[in-house]
Amino acid sequence: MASLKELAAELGVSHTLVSRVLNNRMGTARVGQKTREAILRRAREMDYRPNPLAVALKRGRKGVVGLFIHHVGVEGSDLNLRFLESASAALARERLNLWLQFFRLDEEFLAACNERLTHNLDGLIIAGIAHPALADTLLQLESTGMPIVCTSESEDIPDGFTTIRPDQSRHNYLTARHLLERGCRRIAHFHVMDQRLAGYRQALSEAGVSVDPALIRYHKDFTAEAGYELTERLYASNIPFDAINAESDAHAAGAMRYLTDRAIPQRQWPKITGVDDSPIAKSYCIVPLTTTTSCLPQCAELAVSALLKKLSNSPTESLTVSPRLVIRESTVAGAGVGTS
Amino acid sequence: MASLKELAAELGVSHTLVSRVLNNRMGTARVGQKTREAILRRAREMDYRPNPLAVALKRGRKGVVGLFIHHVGVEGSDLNLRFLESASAALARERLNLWLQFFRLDEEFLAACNERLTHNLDGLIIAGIAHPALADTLLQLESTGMPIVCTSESEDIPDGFTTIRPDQSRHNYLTARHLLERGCRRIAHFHVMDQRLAGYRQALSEAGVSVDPALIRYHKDFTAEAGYELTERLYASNIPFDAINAESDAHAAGAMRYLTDRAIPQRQWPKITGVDDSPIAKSYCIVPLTTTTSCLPQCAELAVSALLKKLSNSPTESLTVSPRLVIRESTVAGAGVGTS
DNA sequence: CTGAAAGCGCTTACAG
DNA sequence: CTGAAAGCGCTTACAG
Repeated sequence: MASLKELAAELGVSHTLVSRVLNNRMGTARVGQKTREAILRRAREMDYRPNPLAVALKRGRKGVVGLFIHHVGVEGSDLNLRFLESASAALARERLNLWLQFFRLDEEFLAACNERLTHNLDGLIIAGIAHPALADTLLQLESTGMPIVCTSESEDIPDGFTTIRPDQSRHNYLTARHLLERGCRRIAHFHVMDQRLAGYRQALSEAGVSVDPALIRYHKDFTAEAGYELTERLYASNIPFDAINAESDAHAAGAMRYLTDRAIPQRQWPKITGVDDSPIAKSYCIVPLTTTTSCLPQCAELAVSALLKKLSNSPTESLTVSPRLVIRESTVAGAGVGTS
Repeated sequence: MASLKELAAELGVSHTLVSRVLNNRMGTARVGQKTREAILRRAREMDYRPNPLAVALKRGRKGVVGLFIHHVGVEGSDLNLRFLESASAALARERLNLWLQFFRLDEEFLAACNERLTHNLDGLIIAGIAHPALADTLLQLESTGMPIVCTSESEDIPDGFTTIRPDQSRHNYLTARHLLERGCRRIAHFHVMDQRLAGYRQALSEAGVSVDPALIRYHKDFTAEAGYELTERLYASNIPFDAINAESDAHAAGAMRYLTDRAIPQRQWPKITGVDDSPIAKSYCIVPLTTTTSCLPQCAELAVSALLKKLSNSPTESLTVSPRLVIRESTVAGAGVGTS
């Protein structure tokens, strides 16, 4: 509760001097060693903290960063929460407050942009851009001086932004390579996102295993239902396979549900891998799932750093974050017969 | 970007007058009808918005509400996220920024209290208090003038706080009553929280069904693993039962996993109910789960309203929110034999 | 070596 | 009917 003035009065100096000493910004001014130490000591004793409001007002800052989150994650995945937790901790360290907005619809997003954006925020972290039209609005906004950093799991962020994103191809590169190392040669791939498929292809190519197009199964969703359907069709097609390299943990969970429904004994299951290391992988898959870590927490940290750089007019660059492999039972057990 | 001064200059009046007209706080002052209208019109045209920083500084407010969340939810439940989403929307409506903190350890919580609390926040919304010692710290804090509103799923909030909480007994009252209506008479209950057990007891008592203590199974966790274990022991005990009235969706998911592992045909499954209507219930239970809605989103809204009341020194009272029943397949199918 | 003054954008007693 | 002035808590050119 102590103010600069009170502190100065106690010490018998001007609040001007106290401010300069505490901020270590003497400018043209000097200060005696003794006075300096007295100021620092007393400030500590009184647990003095500058009123962030006054500081921000003076500096022309708002002290608030907007965090705009597009609600695109599969339900039951805690990705959004993990991202948020990491972002809020990083911002708190910098004493920045949060203006949190969740979006499902583009209109909600645009409304928030118009209403609030240019006025009360120092900068903006965007998690996911659902629609290209939004990108134009944002680019325009950034050109007026609002610092923006984007982050996204999907490929929805166009060029022109500072973007922190996971290396998507690495996810399925790592899991596919792992399956190959475990001896699988007929690896089915559940495909949603092009980059993840590319990772799968790369792993096979490096191992000298040819890609059978019949093993690549497209679905628009990352859901458990999608995984269930794709598995069902895979068995129906009677193509031999010994592993499922899915693009999400939910896919994998769906695949396991199908296998269970069909009463296929677990020792005959194909090896299965997911992506994201979500709670689904650990607790809600019938067999604990081999998967890759989500990069989102790290992306959040890096996005905050990048935004801070922008705020101080330092140059920033877009970055890519790499996942790691997490090995569990789903690629250990199972004989990998995989035909019905 | 327009300031009060610019607006006043354009209109040829003092910024004082503009402020008073826009805030509709004339005090002893008067204003001519024409001037008044001119001010309002021009403000709208220029899309004038007061700088919230300056307003807060002047008013002695911070413009920031702390949202402290104890990380106690079961993984894979999106309760925390739903709570957060609801709370942030409600705060945004009031133009309040957020100081978001997640906690796992008491020390983290206490550190945040000391470091930041009294200085930079207008008020505090606490979601869950993990340890009674924290409550003392908070009560002391509130006695120094920091408005606090608590919210919690568990029974961890002591008296003395304004608390918005779900009616816990209602959860298992509703699900147990539903099971009774479906003809179940030997209803096992997976017990973690006393109030939920009380709801179960009440439903049975109202239906004139006596409670068999052997059917009440305690576990410390709400996890799927807990549900699995309890189901396993229930079958091992050879006691007849026709339904499982769990205290969480995860419990129910675990129970279904056990039934699946034991290869018990679904038509022989007991009827099963959960609590929370989480994604687990819809997508990750082997059979879609009958459950009750979580009250947390509504609690968040009410907590924000209560905090606003406190900020304006209006009286507030603690409130209870009631869940609703959501009926799905898990209480429709199944013959309910339930002995191994 | 140190301080008085201006100013960030507001609100609100007070004076006319 | 309207405005000049003080002040919220800071920072920073500027003057001594």
